[in-house]
Amino acid sequence: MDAGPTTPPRRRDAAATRAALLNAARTLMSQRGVEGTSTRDVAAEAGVNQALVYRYFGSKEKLFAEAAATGADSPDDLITNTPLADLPRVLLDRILLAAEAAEAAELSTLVTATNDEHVRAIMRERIETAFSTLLAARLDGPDAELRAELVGAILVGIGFLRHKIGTRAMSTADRETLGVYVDRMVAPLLG
Amino acid sequence: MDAGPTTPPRRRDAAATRAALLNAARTLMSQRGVEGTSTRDVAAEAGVNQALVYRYFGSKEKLFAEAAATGADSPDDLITNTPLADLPRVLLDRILLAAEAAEAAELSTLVTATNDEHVRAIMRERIETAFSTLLAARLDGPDAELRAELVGAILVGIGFLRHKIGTRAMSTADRETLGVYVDRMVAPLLG
DNA sequence: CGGTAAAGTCATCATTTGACTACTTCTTTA
DNA sequence: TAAAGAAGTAGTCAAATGATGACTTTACCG
Repeated sequence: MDAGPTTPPRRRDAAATRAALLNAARTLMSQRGVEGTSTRDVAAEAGVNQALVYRYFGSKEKLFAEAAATGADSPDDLITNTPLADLPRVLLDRILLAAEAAEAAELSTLVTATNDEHVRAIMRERIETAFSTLLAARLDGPDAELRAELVGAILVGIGFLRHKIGTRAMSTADRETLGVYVDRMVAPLLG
Repeated sequence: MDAGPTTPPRRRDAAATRAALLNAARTLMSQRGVEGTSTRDVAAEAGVNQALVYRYFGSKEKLFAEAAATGADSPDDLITNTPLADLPRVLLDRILLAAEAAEAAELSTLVTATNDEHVRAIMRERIETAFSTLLAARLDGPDAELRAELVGAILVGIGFLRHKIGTRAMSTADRETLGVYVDRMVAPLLG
């Protein structure tokens, strides 16, 4: 467990504290929303003093903005590089795994906590980059941008029903079955 | 303007006040979420004294629960009676009109304000009734329930991107164009 | 009328919350 | 090892919020 010269074993670690706050913010924000989460909640979840939110982020809003902006690694690479035919499954897998992953910072989850103007703007930008821009660029034919956003809409809707609302069939469906139907729905858009 | 015997022209009207509070609650809740809306906000929007929230509903939570439960007229009739082939368009129209309608109590809008456990449960029940039960009953073949919920997922996703996030193409797309693609996506599920 | 109950108002309480500051403790380094 | 600065703590303030109860106004009925 030698930390090496680049990572001295500090008991007080600003970077680690910052990261803990960001993780806690993402977790709670995706569960309860921005307004429903206090800085004290976040600090408690991170196991850290509440005042440190202000030391490291300046304000609650900036904390949540950074949490939203740096959450999941963006799907941009996937969308750019995955063969179109495989894309529905690959993106679906991301959505399905989002909840199981402790971070819970996936678009589909985070997006549901978005009653805050600033967080909403960040989400819009991420979605537009991934779908309206990158995916649309790979589509031929008319209405490429709209068709790309419809692919996003399906994924958001599935994530929403499965992780947030928890409807019967959607919550229990396995990856394979869901994949078959998502393929069929998305195919006419990519075609 | 004779109010008649059944509707005495009272300057003080409990029923009207109650209704005004419910409407205001729906409007603000769908915009800012439950936690982001105070009882004072609701009372002000309704043009009514804040204490009346407690006279008529007992608590903020009960006000929002009733607002969520009694909001939009449910799409159950549409889902039961519309020819399957027309259903995508008909449901899409409901989603598109939701934002323009002042009430803004449509599932697609309300659903996005749902970080409250109770409201979420109500939403789940409404969605399951409409899709997992009523629509599923009209579908042949395997996975009827899941396929029905996928129809719901598309609509929720579209409503979300259009009304809440406001992505470029989705916000500006006209009913006709959108209808074409929604038809193509939903067809494999209904078939 | 005049009394009564419903409808509505007002002031206020106890908490919570975002934010800030003064202070203590640890870690590094000269 | 001692100085200095970074990391962390504790306490507190002002505003906002859910909730309540005492009070006033209005409408109706005998």
